[in-house]
Amino acid sequence: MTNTPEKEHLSITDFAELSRTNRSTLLYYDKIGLLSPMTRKENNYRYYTYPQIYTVELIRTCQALGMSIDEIKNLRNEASPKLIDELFERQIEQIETEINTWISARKLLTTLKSVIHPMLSVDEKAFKVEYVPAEPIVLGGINDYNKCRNDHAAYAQFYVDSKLKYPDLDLNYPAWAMYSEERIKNGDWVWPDRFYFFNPDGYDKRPAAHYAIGYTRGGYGHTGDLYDRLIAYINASGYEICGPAFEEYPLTELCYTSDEDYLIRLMITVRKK
Amino acid sequence: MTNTPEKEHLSITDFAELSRTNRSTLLYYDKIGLLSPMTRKENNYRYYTYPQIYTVELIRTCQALGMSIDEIKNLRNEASPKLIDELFERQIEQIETEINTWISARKLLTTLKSVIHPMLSVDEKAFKVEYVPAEPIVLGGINDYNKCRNDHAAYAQFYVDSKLKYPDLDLNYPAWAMYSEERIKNGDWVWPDRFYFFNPDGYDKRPAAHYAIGYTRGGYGHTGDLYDRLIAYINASGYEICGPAFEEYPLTELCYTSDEDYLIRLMITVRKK
DNA sequence: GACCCTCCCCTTAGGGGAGGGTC
DNA sequence: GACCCTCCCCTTAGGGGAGGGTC
Repeated sequence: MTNTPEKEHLSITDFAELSRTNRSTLLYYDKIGLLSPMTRKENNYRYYTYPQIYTVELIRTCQALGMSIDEIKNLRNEASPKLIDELFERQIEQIETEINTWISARKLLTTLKSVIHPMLSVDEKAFKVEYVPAEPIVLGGINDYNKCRNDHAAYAQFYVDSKLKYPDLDLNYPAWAMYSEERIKNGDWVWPDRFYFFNPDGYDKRPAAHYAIGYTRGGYGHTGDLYDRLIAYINASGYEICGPAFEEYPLTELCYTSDEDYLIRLMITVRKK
Repeated sequence: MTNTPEKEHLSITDFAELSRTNRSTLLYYDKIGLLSPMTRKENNYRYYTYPQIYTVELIRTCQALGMSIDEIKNLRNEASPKLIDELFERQIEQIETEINTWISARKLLTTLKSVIHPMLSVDEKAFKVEYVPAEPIVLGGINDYNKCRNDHAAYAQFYVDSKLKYPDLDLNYPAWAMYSEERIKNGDWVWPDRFYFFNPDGYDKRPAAHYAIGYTRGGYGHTGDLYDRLIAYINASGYEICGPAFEEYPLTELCYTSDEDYLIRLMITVRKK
């Protein structure tokens, strides 16, 4: 052989196939100066050499490590074992962040599923008393309606406060409303005492207790006569109220196009009279 | 109050603050029809209502689940508990894929670190014989230089074959070269017999054995007289060759800007004579 | 003076043409 | 006929102005 094999030139299509790359990608790499063909003939065609596949592999590996094209370009211009060692320290942090982000997403999804799924077959008409085990929640402070002009503003405040108190907590969990025992007994359920996130990482609890549970449909805050009816049911069944009430929207906003037919679940803490 | 509080209108800046969103984001959501202000006054100003914060929260939650803006828009137009249930099935798959991708990235990074780091303090001049435990690798078939015109082409073929054989394997690990015992003894180390990936998920092994180990610097395939010198060292030390040789580039392409000063490690299987 | 509006340009990493020359 | 070239337009999810009207 007169030509050493390493010097043989490959057209862009051949090189793309050899390096399992798209032609467009090679054109792009040439344009930004990340990987240019070894030579251009008089016809202006691009010709690559065999060893240039290792550069393609290198780019691919860097991308697999989560680096941007710009970072890879910089690396190509100025690389050394020590720089790589440092770069790896930064890269591992970025990767850990990504992993944690997606693990949070999975947890959120699992939680939402566990809340929504049972509602597909629930009997919305029936009232009942049931023992419900404790569930972790993130409980907000008592809403201050002197500062917040309405319950929506109090809700927004609850988000801000929670973020301050638990900066690392994912706040994408469903936020629901709590009414104190006194408020329920006084028939004053216009605006809730507190909000809470139904969040598996919460340090607070929706307590384990017997709850009288009823459902209705309505917009947010429009529970109609559900409170009256459920309280009547409690009394008629030989129970009495002995703790707070939880007003929940288990189908979350995800399940509706209209705002007016939310499924509302009311849970009032009770005991046998 | 004559106005019910829910109907109060909020300017775009106020609403952005309440919903902890960027103004630009709200402009964008309005433009694409994902979330438009409840009213526009004569001055053409955007006015939002309090309950619209729940839509912002909803969008944020969907994004946290990895959904695109387009998917969220579609969801808003046509949502139901059953559709959500199905959507969640697809979404969990996407999330699992993301998690696996980043866990692979972490594994790759950890492996590269473990290969590169010891090289920062190695004595490149010294030859030695050392027991090296087995390491998992992905071993390619015997290179066919009738089909592949040179070692680079064989290397590309090795990638394709490995992908076919192990479709799920990450091929971004360093690929190195193996020479059979016969080839080494015949002094024929121009082109390697096989390639292999240094991959912790490989089912093959670089065997546990005593290896004579030496280093040099050079471009790929330009090992100079390293083979001759290391074999001389083996003989002089009372050892003999009893297995394959492994030619490795432990600093990987990542650590260089030039192709000409790669660190090459040669490991030849030996035993006491 | 602070706030609002509507353009308009910019970012990542390429992918997919159209129109015209080359093997 | 198959391959190559250089434009040029397109995609995500907004961010950041400029220039001109409004509270």
